[in-house]
Amino acid sequence: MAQRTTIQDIARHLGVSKGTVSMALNDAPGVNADTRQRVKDYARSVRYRPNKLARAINTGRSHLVAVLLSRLTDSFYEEVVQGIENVAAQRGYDIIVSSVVGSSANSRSRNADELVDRLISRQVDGIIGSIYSLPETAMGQLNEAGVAILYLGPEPIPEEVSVTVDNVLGGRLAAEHLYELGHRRVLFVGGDERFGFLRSQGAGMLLAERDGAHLEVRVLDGEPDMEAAYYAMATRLRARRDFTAVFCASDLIAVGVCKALQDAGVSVPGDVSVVGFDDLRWAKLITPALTTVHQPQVSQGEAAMDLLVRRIEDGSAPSRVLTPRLIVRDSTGPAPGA
Amino acid sequence: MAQRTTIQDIARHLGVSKGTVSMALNDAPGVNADTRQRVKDYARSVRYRPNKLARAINTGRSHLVAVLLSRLTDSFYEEVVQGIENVAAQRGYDIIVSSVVGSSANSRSRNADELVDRLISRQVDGIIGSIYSLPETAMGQLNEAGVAILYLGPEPIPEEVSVTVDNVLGGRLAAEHLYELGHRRVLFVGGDERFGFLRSQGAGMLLAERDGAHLEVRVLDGEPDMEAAYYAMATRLRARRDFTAVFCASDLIAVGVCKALQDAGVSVPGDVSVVGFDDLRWAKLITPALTTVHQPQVSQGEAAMDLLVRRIEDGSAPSRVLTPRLIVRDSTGPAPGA
DNA sequence: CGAAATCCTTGAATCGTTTCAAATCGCGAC
DNA sequence: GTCGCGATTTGAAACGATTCAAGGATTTCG
Repeated sequence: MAQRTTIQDIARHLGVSKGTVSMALNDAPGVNADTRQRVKDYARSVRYRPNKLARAINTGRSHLVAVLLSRLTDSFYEEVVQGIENVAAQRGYDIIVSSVVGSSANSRSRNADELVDRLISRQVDGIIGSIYSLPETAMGQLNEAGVAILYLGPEPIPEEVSVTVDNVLGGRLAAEHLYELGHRRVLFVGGDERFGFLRSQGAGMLLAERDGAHLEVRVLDGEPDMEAAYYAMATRLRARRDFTAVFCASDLIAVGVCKALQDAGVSVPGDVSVVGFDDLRWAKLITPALTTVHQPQVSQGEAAMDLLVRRIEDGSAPSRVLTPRLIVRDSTGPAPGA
Repeated sequence: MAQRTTIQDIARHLGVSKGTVSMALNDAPGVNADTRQRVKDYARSVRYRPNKLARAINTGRSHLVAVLLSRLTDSFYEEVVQGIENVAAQRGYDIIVSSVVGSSANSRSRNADELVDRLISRQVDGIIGSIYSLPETAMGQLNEAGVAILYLGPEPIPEEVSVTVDNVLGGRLAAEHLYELGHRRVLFVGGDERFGFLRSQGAGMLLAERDGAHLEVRVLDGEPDMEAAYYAMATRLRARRDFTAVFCASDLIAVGVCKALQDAGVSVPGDVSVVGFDDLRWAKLITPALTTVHQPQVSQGEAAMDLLVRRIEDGSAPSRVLTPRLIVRDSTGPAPGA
């Protein structure tokens, strides 16, 4: 394997000092225009590639940021990562991705400790993390080590830089759509984390403002996944079908809900309309194609990286709240008998 | 932001030299057992975290590998990345992810050049890339720079280390399943890249071995996506429906095919059975739940990272071919009238 | 013509490690 | 008491950059 060309080689070949070469290449002032050109030309001709490690070691900036997620294979965050990557590439940063896994709280925190060590060892300039991906102590350590932090989560955190989507508004949009289709009794199905709470709150608020409408909130126990949703819906149906629409805290939940309805012989959207949340890539592929609240995932990633870079380079940045949008597809229709 | 503790600090505090501390911490021979323990204890007590940049700069190993994909948001590769990450974390490596985008061949290659520069600048030890993600010249440059390369792709490449899934076998599995359900005239729908070719070949071979069976191959023009599949299927249906089963080169294609069939009033699997390929996460969510050839994506990632590490550390490693598996769900059934 | 100002360039120090030849130490053997 | 030897430790030289005080060369101005 060929030895890489270093700044030293260029200096020697051109008969100037390392310092001059460095300044010339970095467009630092105080270098003769002619010299600078000679250095740049030669550097280009030998395809000189600066060693970022060496640079990072004494500028203190690695131009490396980490993206921390609880699972890498979360359909939602994949698009976010794409957005992050877009901006990173353009601003000269690279991103390393890591998942924080662990079943027990214990192993979770041990893994988190190791992860923090790894990140600090690498001298990352910043991290983008969902709030729940790392325990608070870990975040504290990163902070202490001078690592900029950008939060992704359900709602802005005071004193911290974050990018969020307006979940309350999302809930309102869903509820408004259902109300206008004539639905008056709506069921909300979701987990008990803050995401679901805010979404149900938005829907509840809107319906409360309208006449004769009502939102029943049904909170899922445990992981808010498809299976939990299926079970909850099936159970609820056995009791009584006194609603004409279901608003789900996520698309995954919506799929479970739809299956339960269909298995019970309830037609979607003929008898009951269903609205999801997220607009995951496959939401349009299922039958019926899901009406859902779209989150601008790529934009979320782009905004996050943009703010993180500003935070790293300028020291501060404002948080941002993005706006969700309702996508009407085939899982919602007029309330029966309306 | 607090100054990080360095090896220097430890040396000063313990009254020994930097060299000793370094050797003690790295379990290098030639250090008194007692001294070593004192160093380690103190290091732990101040939560010393070695600076990997500094280390990398003179060992020549960054313990950083890059994963290159054409799009990060390819449902298929997301799981692969998860597998890569699992092994990486365990072996002390970090992974940086990058996408190689670009519409025109021109911009693609310019982007690729930039990417290569970035990777070499970071001194990555190796890369995992789908064959089509980087032009050959780029791979050459990386090779020259001493970067280990591991290929992911449709089939093994002579002289290179790769991890692949046996696509021919996958095709056979799908065809065999259909044959046993009584299907004799099968339509294959797929793109013209090597992936699709091998899969159709497998299916074709199997059916040729059986009596009275036939595979018609229909190649999609352009990107082999859902829309192309829908269009192709709709067109083909308008001509003649002389097949009872469709084998699709991917799950995405299968979705398009199902939609086209359903829109034409053809029941799946009542009139026509459909088999996909990949087993993407949402394959079980759609209606009907898709029968498909499962690729062990996480294992693929794990195998890839494992081999890459061996390649980096021991200099060589064997390629691996993984085995696909048929997952029977609801989109296939007995051939009508069989 | 000399002093001052301006512009470039140099060379050394630094960043946090690893690596390794040379120095030091302790100890048993003669 | 000295020599030799193995076990430790030291200190300096890398690694590939950046940064910056100091010096050299040229120009400008009185």
